Amino acid sequence: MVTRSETSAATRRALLDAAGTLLDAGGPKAVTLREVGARAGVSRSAPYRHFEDKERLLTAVATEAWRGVGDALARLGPDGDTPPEQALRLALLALVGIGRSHPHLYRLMFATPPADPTALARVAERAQDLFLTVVSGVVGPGQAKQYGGLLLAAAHGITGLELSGHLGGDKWQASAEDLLELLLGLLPDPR
Amino acid sequence: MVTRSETSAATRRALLDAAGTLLDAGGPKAVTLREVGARAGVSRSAPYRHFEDKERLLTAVATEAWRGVGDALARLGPDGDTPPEQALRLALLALVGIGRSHPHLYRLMFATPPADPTALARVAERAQDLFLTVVSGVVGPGQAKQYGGLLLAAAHGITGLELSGHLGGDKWQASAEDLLELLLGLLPDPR
DNA sequence: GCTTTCAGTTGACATTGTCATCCCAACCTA
DNA sequence: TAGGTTGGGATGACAATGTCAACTGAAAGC
Repeated sequence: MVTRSETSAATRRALLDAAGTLLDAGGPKAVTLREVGARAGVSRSAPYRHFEDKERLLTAVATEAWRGVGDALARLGPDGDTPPEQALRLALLALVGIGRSHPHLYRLMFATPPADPTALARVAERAQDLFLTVVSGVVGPGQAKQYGGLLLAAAHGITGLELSGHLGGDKWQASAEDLLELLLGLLPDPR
Repeated sequence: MVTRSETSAATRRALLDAAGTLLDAGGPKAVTLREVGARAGVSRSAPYRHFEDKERLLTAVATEAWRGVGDALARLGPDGDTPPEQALRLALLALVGIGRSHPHLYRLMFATPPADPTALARVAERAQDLFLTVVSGVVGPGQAKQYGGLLLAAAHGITGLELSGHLGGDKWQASAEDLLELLLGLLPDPR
């Protein structure tokens, strides 16, 4: 038999999937509650039983994306057999990769502050903590915090410029990969 | 006497000002054509005589912002009496400053690609060229392009993280200023 | 002086987020 | 097991909004 909580959870899942798919395909403008509901097999205002409003639905989508980033970073952790600098390189490239393959999702992830005790905040913080350990493997624990911030900002900025087309043309004559490599080369030795 | 082109130009100006004010105050959601028209003293669909649609109106607002950035960078040019590294520091801080004082405008500036021969493209390119000369004063013309891209990306990323609240908390223990300073310290000598 | 042009207005329409209300089957309790 | 309760879902309705078509009036051109 089908319990109520089962169908409810399934609907919630379907809503999140539909919202994510629509966002990926057509950007934020394509994410209408009516279409989300239709794809999830429910009606237009059914999402209100699972999310406070449209914004919270999008926040939940972003939360899942951050969780995915955290999982990916966990696989790059210091217990892996990847050398530290290579792990850091992969972590930074992963961010750029998300921006390239899911530009709208990427923008959503960095759209709104995770500065309060929400699910988004927790998941994003976990991802940042894991990133910090990766950085720590390269520049040492003492300098990890400051260089972690710089590395994250640089990768985020590179991704943002690429998404907005400001890296295009022959202006900078550098790809995202080139710029990341340049920055990695500037990092100090662990101290 | 009041010529038609005069009033037309004045209306266009008023529309741009109104849109900019609304954007600053309440974000993109607050920019409705009805309110823009009302503040400009015209009716809801008058903007369509000056801009193709709402998006083009916002693009025009972004274009003016980029022009302002270009003007600011021009005042930091090599003919000024500011030492090169200080000029670069000021240029980067200026970007962060715009993000802080006009977050919504800042996001708009980097929202859409200037990769075609529009007014936005020209103005943004001018600003980037001027930035390049500032960078050139620090690392030398030979390395200006690659480091320019990195510096712009870093400043943009720092601003983005600050706006989205990801720099908050004690996670990175570094302000935007700290991170910029850290990066400036890593730059090589002119070669 | 007459016609043309064009900025601006008004009416109308489709889309969309949101809420109030209703419905019904799963759930719980006596 | 019967009857009340609960909560997910559906539907109707509404206001806000972007956009277009038709209309108006005055400046511009002949």
